[in-house]
Amino acid sequence: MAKNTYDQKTLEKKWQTYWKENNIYHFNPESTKQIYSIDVPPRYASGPLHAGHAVHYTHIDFAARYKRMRGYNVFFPLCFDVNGIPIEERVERQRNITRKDINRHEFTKLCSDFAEKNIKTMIEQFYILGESMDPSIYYQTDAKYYRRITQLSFIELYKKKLIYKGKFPVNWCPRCMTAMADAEVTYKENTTTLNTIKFYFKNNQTDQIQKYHGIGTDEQGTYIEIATTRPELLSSCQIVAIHPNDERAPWLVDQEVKVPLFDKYVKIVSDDAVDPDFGTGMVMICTIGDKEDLNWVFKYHLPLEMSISEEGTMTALAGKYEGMKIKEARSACIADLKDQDLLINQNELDQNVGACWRCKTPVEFINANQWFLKTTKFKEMVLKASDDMKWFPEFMKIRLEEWVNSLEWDWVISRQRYFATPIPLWECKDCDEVVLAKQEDCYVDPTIDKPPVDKCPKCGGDLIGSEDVFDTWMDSSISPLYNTFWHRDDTLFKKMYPMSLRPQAHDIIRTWAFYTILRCSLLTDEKPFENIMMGGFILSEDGTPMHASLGNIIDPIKVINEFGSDAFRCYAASCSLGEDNAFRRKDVIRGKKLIRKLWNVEQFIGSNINTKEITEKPENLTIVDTWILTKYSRLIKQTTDLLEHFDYSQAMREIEYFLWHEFADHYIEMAKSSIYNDKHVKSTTFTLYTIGLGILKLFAPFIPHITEELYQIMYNESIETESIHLCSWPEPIIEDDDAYKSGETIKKFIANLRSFKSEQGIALNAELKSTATYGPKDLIKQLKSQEELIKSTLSLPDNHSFIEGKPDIEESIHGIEPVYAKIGPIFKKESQKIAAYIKNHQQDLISTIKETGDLKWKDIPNVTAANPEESLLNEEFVTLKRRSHVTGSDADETLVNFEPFYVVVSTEVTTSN
RNA sequence: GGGCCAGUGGUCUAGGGGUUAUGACGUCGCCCUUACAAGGCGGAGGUCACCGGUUCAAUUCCGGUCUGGCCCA
Repeated sequence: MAKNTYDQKTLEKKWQTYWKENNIYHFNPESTKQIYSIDVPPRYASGPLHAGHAVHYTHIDFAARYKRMRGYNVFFPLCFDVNGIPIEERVERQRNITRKDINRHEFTKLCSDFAEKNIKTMIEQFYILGESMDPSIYYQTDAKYYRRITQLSFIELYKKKLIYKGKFPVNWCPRCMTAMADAEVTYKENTTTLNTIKFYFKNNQTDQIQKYHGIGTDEQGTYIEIATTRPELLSSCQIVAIHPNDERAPWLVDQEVKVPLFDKYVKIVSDDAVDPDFGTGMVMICTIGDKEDLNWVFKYHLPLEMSISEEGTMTALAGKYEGMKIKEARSACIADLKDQDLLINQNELDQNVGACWRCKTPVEFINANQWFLKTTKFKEMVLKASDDMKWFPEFMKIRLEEWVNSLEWDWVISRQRYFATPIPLWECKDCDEVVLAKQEDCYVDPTIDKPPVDKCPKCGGDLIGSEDVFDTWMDSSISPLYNTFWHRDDTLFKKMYPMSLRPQAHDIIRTWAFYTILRCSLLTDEKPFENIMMGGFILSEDGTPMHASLGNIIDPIKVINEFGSDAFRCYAASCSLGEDNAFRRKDVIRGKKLIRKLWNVEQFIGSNINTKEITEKPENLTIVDTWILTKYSRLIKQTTDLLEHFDYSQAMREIEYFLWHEFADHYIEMAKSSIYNDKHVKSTTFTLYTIGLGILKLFAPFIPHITEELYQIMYNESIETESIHLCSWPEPIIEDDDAYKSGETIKKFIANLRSFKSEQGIALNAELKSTATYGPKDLIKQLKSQEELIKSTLSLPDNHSFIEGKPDIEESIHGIEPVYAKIGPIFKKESQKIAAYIKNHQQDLISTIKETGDLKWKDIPNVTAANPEESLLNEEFVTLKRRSHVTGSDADETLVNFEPFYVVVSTEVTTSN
């Protein structure tokens, strides 16, 4: 049997080591068992796990452990996402360099080293969390074996003519001369000048228009006033916009105005994205000053004319300002505007500008050559695939649909970065011919490796290896292909694709989920997974998101050091799927208490029965044993159903409630009677063994360590499976509705009397002087059948008798209440009136009941009942409040009344009903 | 600005058309009981965010407002 105490920390470490050494979680590709494959999110290698990651991976672990016990060959890989800009950035910051300062390949080596260190830490963290990932199917996305699959997928898509090269605006630092991701743009406060300038109307205006603000007239004509901080962009002005609710909109929309300094007319449009309070409430849209402009460009299909070059100088579009630096051009424009009397005024303006995080130069947008994957024409395909999958929770699917339907342009898959998968192609210097890498040569790095042909096959020109790399999502969005051995093992691929489950967080539905569905569907003509499970966000304890800058990151390892992994996992289980959850320390504390309760219950079992042998189901089970086994069987059904729907929080609640408030509070208390009196040994032993082991199994996916410990100490010898996590999921044993009802009656009877003793300050094991229990015939029969057990559990005296009927009491009705749920559906609009009558005529109705022994519809005025003779009492349209008094002569006796029983108690009590 | 989600005792949370709303943590009172005082029993504590609508009946369904979260713009 179990030792008296346990050390959670030590036992967790012990079993983690045991599981690892014995490859308990091994995925066996040769097995004929049905596969359950999980498309685990490869954890990004930029730093250690925080509580949010820990909860997500723990949820995935629940699924893996549960499915393993259901008999599946579970595919649960340990994996990491390594490519990408955030890692580059951290390395640059750590070493205070830019990637252009050193050799490209030296730089990527530094990134790789940085990531490896984080991976090592995270693998350790996964073990400490009790994750059951299989290291034998390990991958990381920057490895050649993985990048090879990324490149092959690109080549196949290219051959399907789904890839093209085109121009697309990117964030650009004119000083560092590089494109950068949004993540690299920092924002800084600064003060700039807001210039209000004149845009003259093309056509003559009526005088009426003069009454509006922001419109003026001078000798040159009528004009609108437009405020801008970027007059140097005037040459690329494409459109002027005004809010549709603006009183001037009806006059202005569709008119044309002349762009100052440039001989060019632009149209006025109405758009609710305009801030009516900024400047004069009219804005000029240029291609392109900031990200906002980019939205307009796509919305109004504006030409992508660029007035700024990659070097940060003005282009030919800027006319006489061509070649000037941005700042020079701005000054020159302002000077010219003044000269030509086009500048109305200048004001100071505080603004937040995007800047290069390295050199703080304001970011510009540059229209650069990029590679694209055709996306917009496959919306239907993605939506269909998404419909074919089961979403948990289902509403998350709407987010994907919204996103897909709003897509306006194709996916830019190229990046001008270093630490990522190289785009496997070479381009001709002279004619733009593209030479793809041969599939059998991948993985290739075109910045190092030679092209498959020496010269351009078209014009004989020199071939230059692509220096572009892929967007990181290009790697991670083929994880289902990598996992199912696509291009590595056809047999396995056919067997494993689509995967069973994609778990992920809801913030990346529009990236990871979308890109994966898109790309896998394009490459295989089939959806990538059957089920998709969306985790919510874990917030800091005060409900704010965790951010390194706020210093509120919760380190799961610290929590585990204090409370243990199993306790942390209890918190994880308490997080409803798809919902945002603040970290709740008290749920960890609650978990710790639950673990202790489980330990104590198992210790009781272990000290009273022999768990080292399987106990066969006996011919006869007692009523309470049948009752608790029925409850247990229903619990299994319910829990199984909940776990099939990934509803961990509810499943955990059900199991916990059963353990604590049914099995421990009630059944064990009753079982003591049988055990201590040596009665019904076989029935009790079977029940304790079955539920003792079964409850451990139900808990095993959630709290794997303590369940393993108890299993190994108590049950392992009887079933000889090397780990509880390889045991089979429990099956329902028995369902007996009659015994269930009897058991519930007995339970309620005992619970009520125990509460009574507690209220009276009577020790629960002290004898309760009580002579009789009265109650309805059928219920008394049920109590009588378990007389011995009840008396023993409650320490009732031997002469306590169970009697049908009511004791010698006087009972008075002191209230009558309408049952809305009964009256409402039948009487509809009339029911308010009926309920009010019943409430307001209590005494009258009580008198009627006293006199006639019943209450009928005809006794209530103005009711149009189908049958006026129908009894309100028998049909339960009302409930009666009764009060009872002992009428006998025995002054010592008190009546304890709890529906529907009356217990005569002679112990001195301070209250009675 | 758009989509989705949430707003429930002091704090956190479950639920969901039927009038007495679940549980945890905390708090107060009682009890060392042959698994468990790291426990058991009991009590107090709530206009179920606000405003409308649908309904015989709304905390629950619908619409709007406010607040918070995620994504997108």
